[in-house]
Amino acid sequence: MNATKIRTASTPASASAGYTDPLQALDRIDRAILRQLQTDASISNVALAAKVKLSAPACLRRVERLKESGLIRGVVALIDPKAAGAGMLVIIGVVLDRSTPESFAAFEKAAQKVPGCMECHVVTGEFDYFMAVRTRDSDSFNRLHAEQLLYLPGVRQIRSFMVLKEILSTTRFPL
Amino acid sequence: MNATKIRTASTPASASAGYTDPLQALDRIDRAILRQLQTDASISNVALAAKVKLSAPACLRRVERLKESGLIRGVVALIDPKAAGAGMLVIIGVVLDRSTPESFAAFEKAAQKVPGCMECHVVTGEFDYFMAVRTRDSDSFNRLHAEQLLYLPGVRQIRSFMVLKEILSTTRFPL
DNA sequence: CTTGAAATACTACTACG
DNA sequence: CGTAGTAGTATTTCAAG
Repeated sequence: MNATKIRTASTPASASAGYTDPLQALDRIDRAILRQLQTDASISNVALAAKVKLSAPACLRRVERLKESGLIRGVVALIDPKAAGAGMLVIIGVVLDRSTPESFAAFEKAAQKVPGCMECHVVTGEFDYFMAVRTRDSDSFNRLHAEQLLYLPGVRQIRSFMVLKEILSTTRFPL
Repeated sequence: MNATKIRTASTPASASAGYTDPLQALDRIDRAILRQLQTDASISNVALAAKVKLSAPACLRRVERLKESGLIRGVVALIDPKAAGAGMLVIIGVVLDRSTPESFAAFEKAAQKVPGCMECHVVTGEFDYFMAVRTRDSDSFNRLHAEQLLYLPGVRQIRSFMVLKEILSTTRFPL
C-alpha cells in the first residue's frame, strides 16, 4: 500500500456510520482535477490549472500526488471498438465441469488469451464466470464460439448474450 | 463519420475473405504508437517518437491523425476502483415487465443514474439488460439493491452475480 | 504524401519566498 | 500555495526524399 497524504475536504460528508468515501473525502479541487482527467487527460497542465483555479506548479503537484497515492491507476488512450473493427460485444456466462482449483486455473489462463476478451470474472450464482468479448460481427463471433470458446478447458456450458445496444460503457467514477 | 486517411501496411494480412481488420491494416509504426498509448499515454511525444524510431514532429502528426480518424476515442485517467472505495463489482441481469419502447426508455434513463453503474447493455437471451455496478462491499451493495435497483422502472426480475475475482479487466485492444 | 532539421512558442519543472 | 526562472517539450516552417 501507498501512504501518500491526500487533501481531505473540511466537511467529511460521509454516507453512513464509520466510513468515508475516499473520493468524497477529497477536497473540491482534487475532485475537479479527477473529473477533468477522467474525461480528457490530454489537456495540458497549465490549462488544467486554469480550470481548477490554481497555479500550474500547485496543480501539477496535486496530479502527481493523486498518481503516487494510487488513486489514478494510469493514463491511457481509448480505442473506439467500432473503428477497430470490433463493434460487436457479447457477454458470456460460463459453467465449468468441475470446481477444482486446477480446473479454474486452467480456464482462467486460457480465457485471457481469447482474442477480443475484455473482461473475465469469477462470479457467484448459476455461472462460474462472466466474460465480455469484442468481435466484428455475428459471423466472426460464431467462428470464435465454434473454434475457441467451446474448446476452453473444463467448460460444461456456455451461454452467450449478444449485446444489441450499449446504453452505458464508462471508465469514469462520478464525483 | 470521419474520412482521415490512415497509413496502411504494405502487407494487408487480412483474416478471411474480403475483410481487413482496421488495426492490422495499420503500418508497423502506427501499431507501435497505439500499443504504447493504450498502455501509458502520459509519455511525452519525444519519448514516444524515440520508441517508435521517428522524429518528434512525424510522431506527433501520426498521433493526431489517429485521433482525428476516430480510432483513438480519447485519452483518459483511470481511477483504481479499490482506492476509490468501490472495490466490489456486481454483474446484474435484468428482466423487464413489458417489452414496450416506453418501458425500455424509462429503464435506460434510470439505470444510467444508478450510482456506480459502469456498464448497461441491452442483450439477447433470458435477460433484457446486463449491468455492471461498482460498490464498496456487500453491505453497500445490499443497500443499493434494496433502495435503488428494485425500484428501477418496469423491472420484473433482477439477478445479481457478485464478482469474486476479477481475472481480466482491460480497455486494451491487442495489436 | 511523408519525413526530418531548425526555429519559435509553450509548457513542465525547480527553487525559493 | 504562488512567483520567477530554467530546462525541456510541443508545434510550425520548410527543404528534401
